Amino acid sequence: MSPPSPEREAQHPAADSGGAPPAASPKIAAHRATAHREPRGRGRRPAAEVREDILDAAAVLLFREGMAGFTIERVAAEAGASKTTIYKWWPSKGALAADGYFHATEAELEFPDTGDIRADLRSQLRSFVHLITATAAGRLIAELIGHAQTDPDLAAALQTRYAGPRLRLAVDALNLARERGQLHPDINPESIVDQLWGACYHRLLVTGLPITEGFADNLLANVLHGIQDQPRNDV
Amino acid sequence: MSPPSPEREAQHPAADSGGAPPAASPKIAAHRATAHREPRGRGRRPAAEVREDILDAAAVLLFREGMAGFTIERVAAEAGASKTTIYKWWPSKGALAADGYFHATEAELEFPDTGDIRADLRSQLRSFVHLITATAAGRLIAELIGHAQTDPDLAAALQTRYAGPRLRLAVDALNLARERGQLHPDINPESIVDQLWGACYHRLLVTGLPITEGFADNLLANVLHGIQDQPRNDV
Amino acid sequence: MSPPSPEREAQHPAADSGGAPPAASPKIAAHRATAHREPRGRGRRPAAEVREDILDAAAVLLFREGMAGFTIERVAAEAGASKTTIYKWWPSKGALAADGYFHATEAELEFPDTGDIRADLRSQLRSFVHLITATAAGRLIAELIGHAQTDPDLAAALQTRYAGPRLRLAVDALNLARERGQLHPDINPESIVDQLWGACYHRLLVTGLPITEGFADNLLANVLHGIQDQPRNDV
Amino acid sequence: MSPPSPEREAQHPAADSGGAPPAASPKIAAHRATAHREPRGRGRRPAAEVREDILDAAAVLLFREGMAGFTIERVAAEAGASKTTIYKWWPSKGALAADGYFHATEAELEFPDTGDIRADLRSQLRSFVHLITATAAGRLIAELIGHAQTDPDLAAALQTRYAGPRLRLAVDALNLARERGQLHPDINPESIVDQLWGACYHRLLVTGLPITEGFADNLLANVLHGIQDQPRNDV
DNA sequence: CGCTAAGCGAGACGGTACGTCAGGTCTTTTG
DNA sequence: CAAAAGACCTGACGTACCGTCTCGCTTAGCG
Repeated sequence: MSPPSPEREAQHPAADSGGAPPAASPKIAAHRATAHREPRGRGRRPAAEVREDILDAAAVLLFREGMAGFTIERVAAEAGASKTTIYKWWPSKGALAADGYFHATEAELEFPDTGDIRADLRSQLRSFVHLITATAAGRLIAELIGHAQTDPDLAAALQTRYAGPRLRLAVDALNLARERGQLHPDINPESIVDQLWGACYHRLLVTGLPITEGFADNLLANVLHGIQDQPRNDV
Repeated sequence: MSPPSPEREAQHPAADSGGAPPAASPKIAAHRATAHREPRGRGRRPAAEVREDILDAAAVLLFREGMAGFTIERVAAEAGASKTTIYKWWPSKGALAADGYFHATEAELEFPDTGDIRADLRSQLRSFVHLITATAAGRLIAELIGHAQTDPDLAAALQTRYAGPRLRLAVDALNLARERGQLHPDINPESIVDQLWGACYHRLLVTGLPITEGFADNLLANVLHGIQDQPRNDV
Repeated sequence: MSPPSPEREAQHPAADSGGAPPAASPKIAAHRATAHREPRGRGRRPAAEVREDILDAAAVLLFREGMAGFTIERVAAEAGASKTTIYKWWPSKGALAADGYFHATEAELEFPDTGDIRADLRSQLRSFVHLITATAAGRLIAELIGHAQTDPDLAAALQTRYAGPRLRLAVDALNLARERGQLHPDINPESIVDQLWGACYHRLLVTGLPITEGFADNLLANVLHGIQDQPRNDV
Repeated sequence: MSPPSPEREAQHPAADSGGAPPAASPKIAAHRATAHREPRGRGRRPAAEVREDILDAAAVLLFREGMAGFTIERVAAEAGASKTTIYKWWPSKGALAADGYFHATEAELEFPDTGDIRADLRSQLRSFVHLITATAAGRLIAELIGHAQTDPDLAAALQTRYAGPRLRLAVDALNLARERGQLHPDINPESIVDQLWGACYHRLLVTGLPITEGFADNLLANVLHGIQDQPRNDV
């Protein structure tokens, strides 16, 4: 699930190390700075405008305090919206959190195919490692996935809008490589994604072991060449 | 993280299919049947007895309703204990849930070494797949891990008492196999655990894709022989 | 205040017993049966038609659920009108309720003067007792008066369209009787109305004691002859 | 119903005119001034103390804003209590308002029997007139009775603790007078109360006509001597 | 063996958030 | 272009749990 990282920060490995932190969406700050608090009576406001305010506030709150402290009540207060309106559009706190996250990050997914599947996987995996270790998104994604275990709405949103698309990109890349003869014809691409990105999530969510670029390289080596003691080509 | 499954039911692959469902701790039902509801005044009761009642009630509630609906208030009510007592011993709802879970399952961990690392991994992995797909423990573990993302107490408990021990067993087995020359000397055992059990958790927690024995075998094949298109020995 | 009862069903005492139940306005049911629910876009509709629908809906709702459950929102929904329209014509929920009540009951007030003030008062008073004890109007009037204590619009409407006219009729009758020499020349007619109808309201609104025809007769006897121990003519 | 006035202000007619306004319970202000706001953690507080705070706050709010603006939420806020606590003890807003009113006024009822029923009734009635016209209690009682029309809890409280006791006192006095031969043996004391105090309530709640001492005297004269044109003793 | 104090059960307390409902006010859309 | 439609914010509702704390008791443990 979710190979190509959200936020997108670096395509070629070299640029990875100095990647700028994605920050909780600069556009949010800008928007709120200009269009903030001009009390305008109690009547109707354009739906789109309200929706924007709510999502902005949700994102800000989410990045500021995480899922703990993320409350429909507080989102409403900070958005200058009413709870009623929020409940009209989002079925649960989780659904709102998901929308808020996506609204703030709006990752343009890419999984460039250079022809060298090993290099491409390495690049994507390292980007992902950077995202979940060096930016606020890491803890946030963990908390969203955590909450999704008891919030079906959030689970659905994450699978549809987050995990699904990223999985698809990686699977496509793997299939292409297989067709080029770079990978064994019997492979199951989804499983490989599970063994690369899933291994990272395992450390993020369960064991808490450190997630480094070396770790990512190691995962890749294992799955490419196997771990049995036999002649390898390279690493 | 957690290779040998809790509950442990079958060591050799053949026995897996007919494994008895682990059931939510028969000892609980027995205990509660006998020692249920004889109102006994408000004075002091032996700490051990009270503690037992609380853990039993926690486990029952946990298996009956999952983490949603698992409330300190309700545990107290069903245990005939007071909230004060619970707060005296457990720092958070998550800590209590973890203790309740372990109290009910009390897995005796084993990772038998037959000398054939491939068969041993296969057996252990299949047992784990069975646990998280065919028993109530699957959803429950997912919910516990989910809550652990925002509850440090629960996270600590899970890592210390659940993930840690299971990871250690598997790592030990892998190290043994390496020393026997069955695995490449450069391998990192923890990474391999991430790529086998972690891949299953990925599907359980994130993508929701099906987790089957075939999937487990596939994971194992990938990591043993690699996925690059080159001559393999066997599968 | 309100001597001559709304709905009015029987003028001469004898007919009282067999009075038909006033029913919550048959004309309403008829109207709603025909003009029900043909969604017709959002544009303009003849004001009169909309107004009629609203009043009908208000009356139906009022008689069905009382002032609790009587809501501008629900009236709008059941009338197929919008809240805007209602707020344009009625200043408050109470004003609408009052209008709805009068729309449904449309009492033709009468206080026939037979020349015998004692018989006339007795007849009117008994009719009023019947109205507030044997029909739905009793509870409703109580609730309207109740709400009027905190809703100036409703209070004004009730005094202008309900209490005022009825008070006037009774006062006129009493003045006529005084001019005929049947009553003491120093009397204050308004006070007498307070002591006859007001006494009934006291039981309806405050003490909850039973309101019977015997009670009405007793009120009349007291006020006609006094309660001091002295020779009376008759009762 | 409720002949002897709450707050009790004057027994003999002469003192009536200069009666001091009963003020919204001086003891409240005193209490709140001294024992206000020493934050003491979140745990339990003596029930009696909390109850006192709540009733004080309720009374203050009630006298300050009337039933409109009287909200459980605001009482809780001003009392420094929690809504939960209030809902634990009072079934509805009306019940709390009633308790708050009685807590603040704590009228010591008296209906002194001088042997002259006419003088006693006159005194009591004038006191009542003063109460409902010259003090804040008038509007408040009206609003409480108003709300009682749709709040059974409030209705019960008013009848039990307000209307009932006052009715009883007056009825007893009337019965005594009857036994002394001052009143006709056939009278129904409850009806007479309805015709004296009830007539005042009628003006207060329904017609809005002015309630003066002259009006009270007139009510008394009517009911004592009757209104038919016949020789009277005096007025 | 009797007294004391440790410590549990009970449950009320101040809070926070929930999800709902109605009141009024305003913009948009339609006839 | 006027009026109906309907979405908006506000504020209160009544409920559920949280974590804290007071109280009444019982029983264990000390004298």
